Amino acid sequence: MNKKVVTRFAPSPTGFMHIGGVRTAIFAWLLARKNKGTFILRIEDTDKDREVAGSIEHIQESLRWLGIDWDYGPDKPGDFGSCIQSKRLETYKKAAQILIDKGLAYPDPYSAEELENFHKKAEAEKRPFLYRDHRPNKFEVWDGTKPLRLKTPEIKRYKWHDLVRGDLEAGPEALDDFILIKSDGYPTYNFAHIVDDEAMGVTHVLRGEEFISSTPKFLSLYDALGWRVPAFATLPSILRDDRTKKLGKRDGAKDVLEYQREGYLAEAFFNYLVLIGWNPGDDREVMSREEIIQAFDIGKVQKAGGAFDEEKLRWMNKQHMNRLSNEDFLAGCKKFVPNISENIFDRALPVIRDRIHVFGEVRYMFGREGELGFVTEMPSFDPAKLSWKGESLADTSLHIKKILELLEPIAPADFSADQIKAAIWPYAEVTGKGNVLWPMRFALTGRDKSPDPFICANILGKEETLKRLRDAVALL
RNA sequence: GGCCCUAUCGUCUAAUGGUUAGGACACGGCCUUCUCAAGGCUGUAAUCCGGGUUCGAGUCCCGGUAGGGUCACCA
Repeated sequence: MNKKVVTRFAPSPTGFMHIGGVRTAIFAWLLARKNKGTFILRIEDTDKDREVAGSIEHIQESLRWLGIDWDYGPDKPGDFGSCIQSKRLETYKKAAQILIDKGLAYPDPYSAEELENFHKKAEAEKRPFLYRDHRPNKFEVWDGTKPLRLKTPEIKRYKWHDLVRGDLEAGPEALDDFILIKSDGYPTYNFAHIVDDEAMGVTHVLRGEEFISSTPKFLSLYDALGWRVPAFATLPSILRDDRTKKLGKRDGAKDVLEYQREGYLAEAFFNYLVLIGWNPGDDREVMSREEIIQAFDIGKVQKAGGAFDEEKLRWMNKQHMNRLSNEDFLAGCKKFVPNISENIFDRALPVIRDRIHVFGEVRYMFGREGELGFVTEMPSFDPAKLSWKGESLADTSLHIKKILELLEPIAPADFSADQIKAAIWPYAEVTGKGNVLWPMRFALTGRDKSPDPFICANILGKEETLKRLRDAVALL
């Protein structure tokens, strides 16, 4: 009989959510959803100096965008109380009292200067500093004004199992009498997260590898409290694209909502991120959120860190955009170019669907240099460029006049790319495709690069197409 | 420095001890109506090094090397 899986994502509200944080949230959420368990969003705001206003809302907004829902969170307390640590101070005090009563917690009697001297001395002697070397023989009564430390119950080698890394262990050097409650009354992360995980029934703790080396300390605290130890899963880091370092804010790790603003699909972003450090065990890469939940297996998570590759994210986004209906695709585009007329948009849609990887790019398509820029603005150009590879200007002029002749009879309502092509194609085939198609396209767009001439004509409409062709003839 | 972790194409990754070491991104080539994209096909490209175990090692063991993490009244 397996106990219900309970996981949590526990960020501190110190600014925006970056890629690494979100990926941790995704894995914890997937493990819970895969097992029909519970996912908790807990806010670890025990360092009031580092707190950034608005972070809690921002974190929630980021997770909501990605479709990561929580069963308990800052807005949804549980039987265990609030999911915001600063509102749970009584819980930590109670746990601290248990340790004090057992003789396993004591107030730190030293001043900051004394402590600093201990550090210096250890450094001078070239040995690692351990607070427990200075543990007082007799514990004072804790009045709440001094830091409260754990009396490490047993100095020994700890071994434990990690769902990702396998069997891990560390020697007694990793153990020390760490601080449980700071002199300002707030608990440390080391203490608070364990108390909360117990109170909230967390069964699986997923976090980054920076916590591996403090795991023995956590284990000693579980021992001291006599609590059960949850399963641990250490996630690999997301690296900078040069692979030298963990991706951090200084390296351009963006606010995840920045990707939303650029027009990435949440499902694509989620899909790409989950593939850094995990795979479904087969060749599938483009997957829906539902497919990913089905396939998710914490045992298939990588041990080594992986680099974040924005190129592949773009590709992934395009794959997900391809799956969208025209209506949804159009809605995604319109946010970025609200002033383009509905008609043009509908006709240009196939071209746009082909070319952009991210919705935000639709802005550049209609810009001066963009591939659809000709729709809104016909640039001036050198008439000589109307000729295809050495064809004379006189012949080019004839070709364009012929095109005008061929297009004239088509009714404006029938002015589709197929109809236009059908009208022009036979002539182009006998005359030389380049000789006809290049000048036609150039006369319509005034630029070297664009979609094919039939589509361009269709997008412009009959009236504008004929006008531009006549203008070109006039130049020759 | 102590302790700990990691190591397959440039990148993300696959491979019950037996495969020509597979896929994807990127890159190159070709094709697909003129250009540019998109798409299709295709090519280049990897088991960090050295020992051992084994008929056989990317896979197991040992030792190096390289990279990373951590040693806070931060999380």
